[in-house]
Amino acid sequence: MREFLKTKGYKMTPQRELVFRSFFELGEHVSVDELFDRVRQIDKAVGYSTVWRNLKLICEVGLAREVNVGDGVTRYDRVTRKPHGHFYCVSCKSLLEFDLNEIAGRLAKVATAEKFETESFKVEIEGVCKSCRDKENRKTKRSLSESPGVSKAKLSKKR
Amino acid sequence: MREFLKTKGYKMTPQRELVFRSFFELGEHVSVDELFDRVRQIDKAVGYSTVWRNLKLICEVGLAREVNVGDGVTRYDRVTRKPHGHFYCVSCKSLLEFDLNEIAGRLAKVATAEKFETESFKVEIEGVCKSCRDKENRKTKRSLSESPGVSKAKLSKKR
DNA sequence: ATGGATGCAAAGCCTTTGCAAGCTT
DNA sequence: AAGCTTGCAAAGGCTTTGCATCCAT
Repeated sequence: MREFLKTKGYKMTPQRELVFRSFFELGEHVSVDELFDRVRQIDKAVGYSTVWRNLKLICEVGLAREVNVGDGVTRYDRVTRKPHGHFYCVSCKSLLEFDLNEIAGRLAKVATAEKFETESFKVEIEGVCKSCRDKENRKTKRSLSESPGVSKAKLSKKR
Repeated sequence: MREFLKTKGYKMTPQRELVFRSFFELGEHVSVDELFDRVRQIDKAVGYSTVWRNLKLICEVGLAREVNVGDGVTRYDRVTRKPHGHFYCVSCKSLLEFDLNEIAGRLAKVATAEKFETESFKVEIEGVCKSCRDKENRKTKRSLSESPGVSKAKLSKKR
């Protein structure tokens, strides 16, 4: 890794190593904040911008890419894994993955047809996951009009 | 339209009508700012938040949905048109559409398999469109190192 | 030594909201 | 009259950047 970065003109530092390591440990759809928290658990002296800049760096060297689900924060996803799409549950805000190998082929075909040079693609499905649906059903059965608007939970976004 | 909104408890106002009308005239992937500009061309007294809130309202009543390409602003897309994906050209920042009817079917299958209740889905391909690729090729041929970093245009985001 | 890296604080930007005043119904 | 809407300004929330200092090479 150190060597890899050196070839690109970057230096290795303890903070950078920690950020990289933490990112690859977490690995899936992390936000800057989440990564920051993780890093801080190990070294309380690391600054937010250091985490941010290194996360960007990870993207720049092609090891991660940004993904945008509808929750207002940019998330970062490893690229080393095989293509996958995301289920985003609007109720519990969880992110599930699904395989994209079939669909990827079709997308490639479409892109080719349009003379478009693909760098990356994203496939996202928004909806309600099974467990949330079950939960809602149970709740509805219990009381049909208990309190208004309980269906939309809100994602906590504290830093 | 007025009747439709009334059934949902909303009133019609001149501003609202203007925002709705403008949105449906523009129609494709508009941002709040763009819609705001358009509205302002007709009535300089309309406030930004009015446009914003009415755009949200359009989404709420199911006439539009948010789309996120990688340019940092939320865009809004009519839902009345048939399912389509987006090509996002990272060079010229343009957004092209492509048909999704084949892929939509497959996505539905995947969702069903995962017991996931789909509300909507997004398919986005990022890359370089034909005309930008041609442009870059020509430029490269003309001068291999004229000035650094001319390839990435920047989307104007002034309000 | 040197140029990249770090931390802190401060900007930037877009998105939301509080509130008083104005309009639909 | 009652309540939704509007406009303005201000607050939020996440993302970026300026800068002096520090550190890897």
